Amino acid sequence: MVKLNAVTAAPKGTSNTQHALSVLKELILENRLASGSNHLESELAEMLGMSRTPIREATLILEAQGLVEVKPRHGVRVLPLSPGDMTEIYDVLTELESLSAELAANKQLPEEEFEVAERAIQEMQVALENNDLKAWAVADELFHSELVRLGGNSRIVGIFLNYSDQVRRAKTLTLNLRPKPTKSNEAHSKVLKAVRDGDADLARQLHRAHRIQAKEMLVKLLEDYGFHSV
Amino acid sequence: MVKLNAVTAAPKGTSNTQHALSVLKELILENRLASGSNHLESELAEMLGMSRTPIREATLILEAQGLVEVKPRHGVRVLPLSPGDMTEIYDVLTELESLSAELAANKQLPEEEFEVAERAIQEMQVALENNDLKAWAVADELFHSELVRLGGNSRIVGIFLNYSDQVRRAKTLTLNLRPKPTKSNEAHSKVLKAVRDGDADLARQLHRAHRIQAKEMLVKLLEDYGFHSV
DNA sequence: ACATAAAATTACGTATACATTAATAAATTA
DNA sequence: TAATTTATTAATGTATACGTAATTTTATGT
Repeated sequence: MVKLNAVTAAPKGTSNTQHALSVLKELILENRLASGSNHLESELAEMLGMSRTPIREATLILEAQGLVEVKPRHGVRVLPLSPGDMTEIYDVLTELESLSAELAANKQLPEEEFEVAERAIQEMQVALENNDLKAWAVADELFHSELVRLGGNSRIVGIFLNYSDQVRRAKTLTLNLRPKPTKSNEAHSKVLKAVRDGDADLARQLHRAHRIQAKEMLVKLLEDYGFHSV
Repeated sequence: MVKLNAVTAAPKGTSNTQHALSVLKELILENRLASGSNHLESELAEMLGMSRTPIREATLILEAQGLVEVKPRHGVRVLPLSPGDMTEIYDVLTELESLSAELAANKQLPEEEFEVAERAIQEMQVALENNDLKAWAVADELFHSELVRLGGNSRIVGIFLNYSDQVRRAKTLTLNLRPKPTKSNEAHSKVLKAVRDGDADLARQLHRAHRIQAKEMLVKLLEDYGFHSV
């Protein structure tokens, strides 16, 4: 068992439970705790340099968030994601983001509210020209989270953030395999325009189509490249 | 502080944490722990006859599920629901249930899969004739959960169950104030027929309309009767 | 009385101890 | 040897102890 250095940094003002939560989440999302692997409480406790109590609390929260499964005498298991799981999650995100687009369009938001989304689109454009897929993914994520934020439904924001986390492993893995996301950029612009124009139905419909396409692309990639679980 | 009898029954084979979780949830949903109220860990521990440890674990899970908020020196606070919160939750449920209807319709399910949903509709009919609103609500809930189950997306099922819990307080409270849900029954039948016929778009659209109407009715009720928080 | 400071209280966060029980290994028997 | 039972080990679930920090109370000075 490896003793962590980089991640075990001092827990500033936060509790050990919070610290364990963020460290464990990071380890999972960065694939440093392999999916499907089991980890005993005592192991994680030693790894993070704290007692089992905050580890237990953190893992229970992670379980409630759907990232791990706590199996009494087998440790916490990092939940793998199959293409089927990805389909489920993307289907949920598709609906909720599309609704967010609709809600945002209905709000007749002032121009300054679109600043971040606009910037995200520009960053995607630049990243695309530079062939910087990592930067593109960051900007893409920003655009989607902005859209959801503009919709103004805090429950959707919460679900979005949670699932974005869960999906990150798969996205990272397929980033270099996917075709250049040229059309994605156009789609985003159109959605944003519809939202700006207050055309709720169009915004919803455009975003839905965009999302469905993204889902099918990703799931196909996972299947084609034999990622039966991520 | 009251010592509970009925609910403190022995924790069979389950852990105290699980027991605390279900008891606390029940207390919250039945409004026996008033929304907005604060409860210290030690208080809940004494109430349920166990130490603080499993209470802490249970409240952390409840917090992750969105039912309470844990505020370090003020105890766990049962989250109140405003009409705005209800709108948010219903909007999410509307989308995800409608998608479930679509997914179910696309599956061409064998007739026996519709047994429970069919029974739910009949029970609603009977309950309506008997003016038994409580029974109607139970059957209504069953129908919706069946629809979601038939959609086959386990994430949606999870979200649905969680939000159904959260919304129960408000539903119970308004049950006797609402108009007789005659049209609801028709709507359910039509949705189920569309699902059976494999008409995904229609199923989706019908259910969406039904849901939006239910939302507007409930939110209006809450506002009209001055339930600014539940 | 009011504001401020000091002291006391108390709720929490965490480590630790320990009983319980599942998993594993060892031993026994057919 | 294979199957079954018994013993051993070890991970968990829970209670408890205790230091720490926030809150409340008391005391002090204006």
